[in-house]
Amino acid sequence: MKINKELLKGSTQIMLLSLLSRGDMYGYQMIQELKLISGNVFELKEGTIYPLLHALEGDGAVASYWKDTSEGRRRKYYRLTDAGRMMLKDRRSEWTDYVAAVNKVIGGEEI
Amino acid sequence: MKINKELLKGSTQIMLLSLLSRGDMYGYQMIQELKLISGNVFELKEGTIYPLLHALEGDGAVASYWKDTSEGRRRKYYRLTDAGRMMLKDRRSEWTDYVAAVNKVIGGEEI
DNA sequence: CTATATACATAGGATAACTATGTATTTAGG
DNA sequence: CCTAAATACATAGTTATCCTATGTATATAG
Repeated sequence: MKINKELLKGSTQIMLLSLLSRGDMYGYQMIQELKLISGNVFELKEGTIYPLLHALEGDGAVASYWKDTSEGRRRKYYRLTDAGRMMLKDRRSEWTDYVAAVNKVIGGEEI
Repeated sequence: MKINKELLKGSTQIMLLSLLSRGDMYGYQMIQELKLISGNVFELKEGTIYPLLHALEGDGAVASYWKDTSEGRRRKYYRLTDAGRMMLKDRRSEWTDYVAAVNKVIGGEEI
């Protein structure tokens, strides 16, 4: 059994991969989407998300490409690769196991 | 809204507090209980749990007392204080919000 | 025309949990 | 009998994650 211990430290990776599974996005956009979808619970900083995306790209989970907007602004879009899709599937089951385990521990006492 | 960002990094504190809400326990025992209840998902190390218990005691969330067993072994028991009980209540609602937020993000895509 | 929002990037710092190591006692196995 | 493993505590040092701070550059609002 035994889940990845890194999961304990954070769940940002699985959320980024999930966002990209809905469609290609750029970093700044992902920060806003995360904030919106989570109802202001997650407000990732740029200093958090960009290095994370670079790491995911280094692992081959995502691929990036530049795109220019009509206003002259450049954006770096990220796309989920097949490897990333597999990674997401694994992380998802880890997440489920993890939450179930915590709930077993914290639910079942009389406060 | 916005939950405690430290929650992202781990949920050990809430689990230790929850264990103690069931009754007084000593550190080594809590490691075993956590492993048992979680179905081998959590196998906290001594290097993790002892400093954590010391920190919780420093915060006034738990109180400790030594007890000798009949075999001559000494054990340091921890008891949840009223402050700890309040802390547990807060952490519990944070945990619920946190899980709900992650699920909103990761559930709702087509893989 | 200046402040804010957008959009990228990285160096350095804080913190949580782990590894490694130490002490001491009890129990199980060869 | 004696050594290994389990019990029970403790802490120093390492690693990894996320944040803060800072930088560049363009577009938009007041």
